[in-house]
Amino acid sequence: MARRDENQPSGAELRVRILDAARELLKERSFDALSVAEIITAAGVSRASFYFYFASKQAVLAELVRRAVGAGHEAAEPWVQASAGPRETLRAGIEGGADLWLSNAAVLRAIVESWGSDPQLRELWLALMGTFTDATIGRIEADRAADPAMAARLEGVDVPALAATLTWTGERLYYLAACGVPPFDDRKVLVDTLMHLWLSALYAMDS
Amino acid sequence: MARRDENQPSGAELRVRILDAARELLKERSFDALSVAEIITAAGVSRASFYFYFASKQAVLAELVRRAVGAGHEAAEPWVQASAGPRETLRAGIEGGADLWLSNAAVLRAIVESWGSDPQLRELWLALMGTFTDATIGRIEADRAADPAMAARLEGVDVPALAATLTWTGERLYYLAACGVPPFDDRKVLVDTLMHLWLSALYAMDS
DNA sequence: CGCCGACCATACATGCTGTCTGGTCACCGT
DNA sequence: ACGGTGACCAGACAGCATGTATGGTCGGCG
Repeated sequence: MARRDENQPSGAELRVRILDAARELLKERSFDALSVAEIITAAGVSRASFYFYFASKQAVLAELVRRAVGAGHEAAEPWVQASAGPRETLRAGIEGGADLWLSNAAVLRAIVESWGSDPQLRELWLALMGTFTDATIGRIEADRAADPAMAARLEGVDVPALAATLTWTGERLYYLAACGVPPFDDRKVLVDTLMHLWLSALYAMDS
Repeated sequence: MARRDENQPSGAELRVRILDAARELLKERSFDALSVAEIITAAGVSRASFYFYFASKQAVLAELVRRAVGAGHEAAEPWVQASAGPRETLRAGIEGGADLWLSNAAVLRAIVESWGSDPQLRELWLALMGTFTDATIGRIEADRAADPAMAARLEGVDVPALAATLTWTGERLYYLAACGVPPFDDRKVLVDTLMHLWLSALYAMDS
């Protein structure tokens, strides 16, 4: 039968309605407490149409995450291009991450809680964390090449592992903030603490 | 047809059978892919008995976690009592955490993946992280009082937030290791990276 | 005009949860 | 010896979820 995956904007309007409805519902219910029935009711779409456009509700979430993070990818751009000093670009990157999470809290929270139990979501999330880790590695290597003191400090350190650690720490803290878990629900505390961690781990700087 | 194996009057023996069966099954299936039917089949227990001892499978997991972490709590004891230098006790604590996760990987993985969607598990896990955070705060304050250089370095730092961050970073890395996500599936990499992070964030030491 | 693709309503098979009923056994006090 | 009680079992049940299948409606386009 007809397969029109990526139709033009005028094309698959129902697909967008489903995505929008799911995103709105995620602000109220957790992902696993969300049923397909609720989504199609909110979207005003039939069950058959839902399963025509998406293989499962996990596929809907995957699409929402791709859209959310795609928009936020540029936010971390300045950090990877070592155009300015580490402190300024680092803070910009951390603030960018906080903004990304703030404006997509429900969707990101959902995938963080679900990637452990769905292969498709797992692959997506690990890949996303991988791109952030790679960007961090690139930045560290660039700074290390330009700064002998930093090079000496990172002697014997597994940089990819450290970059991955910092990336995952960010994931966790942003997630806890989105959940309202103190003290990370206070944005200033969150950003300052991440700053301290990155600066001390990489540059031996105080915050 | 009903028989109650000629076992000794071990109070609630079925309860233990259920817990053991669930723990074994968690090594093969993820928690949410695990059904009550499977647990009671493996435990050789009726459905009614299951719901007599536990309100839900979440309650089983909560009990398993309490037992696992209860045994591991002593592992972190040396760290909280500042009996030796930070580097040695810190490494002992981190290794202890790795051991705890290694010997209870399935159970801990299950709760990490599930506390976001169950109030009871959430409260339990947040409380556990809280106790680790509190222990860390205590140790930091003790070291800070004894070491003027460290006190100066931590000037203006939100110590509780930093302690919580280090605790949650541990949670995340141990979890990723239990999931087999590289590079944390390599125990040496995991421990060394955590060491570097803690030492640089708290003591400005290289690893 | 008639076909076809997009869409809908509904029903279905399956699986899981949590509750309920009714029954079997062992033990314990009288 | 008898009847009660507690521990346990098998199985049925209602409710809800998912993913698929069936059949029908509507509008545009060749």
